[in-house]
Amino acid sequence: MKIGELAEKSGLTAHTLRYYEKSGLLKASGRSASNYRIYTKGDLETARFIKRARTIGFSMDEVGTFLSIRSDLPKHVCADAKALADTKINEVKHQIEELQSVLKALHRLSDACCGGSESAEYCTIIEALEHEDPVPMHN
Amino acid sequence: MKIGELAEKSGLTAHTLRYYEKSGLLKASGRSASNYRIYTKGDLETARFIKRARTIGFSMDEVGTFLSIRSDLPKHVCADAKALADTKINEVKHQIEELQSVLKALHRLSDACCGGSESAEYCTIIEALEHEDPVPMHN
DNA sequence: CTTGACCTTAGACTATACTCTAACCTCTAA
DNA sequence: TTAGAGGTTAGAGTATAGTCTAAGGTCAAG
Repeated sequence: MKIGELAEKSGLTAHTLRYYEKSGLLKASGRSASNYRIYTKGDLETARFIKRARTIGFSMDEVGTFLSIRSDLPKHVCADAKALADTKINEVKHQIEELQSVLKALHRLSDACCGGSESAEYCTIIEALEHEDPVPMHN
Repeated sequence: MKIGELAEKSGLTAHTLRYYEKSGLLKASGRSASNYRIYTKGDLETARFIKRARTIGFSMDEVGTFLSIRSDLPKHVCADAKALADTKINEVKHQIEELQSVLKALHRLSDACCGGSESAEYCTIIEALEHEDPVPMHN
């Protein structure tokens, strides 16, 4: 099939598929006489694999690692794949914690403010940003 | 004071301060005869204000809005500031929810995998990415 | 034979927030 | 006077993941 069909069947765009090729994630199995990319059913499965992994939150780099495991399963062990997932789990947990501390700081900001149509001259939000030490984001 | 001193006192770098000037967040109050940026105590307070707001999670754009409220408080009302905070709260809540759904998907992936030194030929993680529909991210 | 859909490439653009470089100027202390 | 610290600018680079454009080639149908 050509790129348009693969795009439709995978839910990616032709642009993105070309971009993935340039990035080394998914190369077309061949080229037609007129230099069109030709994809196989296996390529479609790979495209869907990539899409699922991206949707779950893996970066393109991480997807690349999955693909290299997938391309030669006997050479790899379960621990290889699980390590990727677990590393990601810790990253995501950390991100959630950061956002929760941001949320707490925002709530402290917002809850103290009347939010009314009073002049902002004594607005507690501005005041807080002026003087308070915010909860750090642990970057 | 010159940019180096402001950098030290605000915790931002001189690079960042120049970048903020270019972005319209914080302009030096004046220039010396030799064209050095000269900052006042008020500028230092503004720099700290910006840093606090950034740390809490506001984008540079949002910080800009806070600064414009701050620069003429009598013209604004508390609702203006609170709206910014509350919009941000909703955004952050949404991001947290997305990450939690990502985390769930990752856990489903990881928990099913033995993680051992068995060949990855029947690895459930690869299997899942091959066939399972992941939890969507609601982008 | 032409129209329109689809394909090709290299390369620019988007967004966010810096971060750094090159080449040059200024100020202070020994 | 000269070294070194610190200042100036425009502009490029970093990271992520696309997204789009221009200018052109290919193919099937009418």
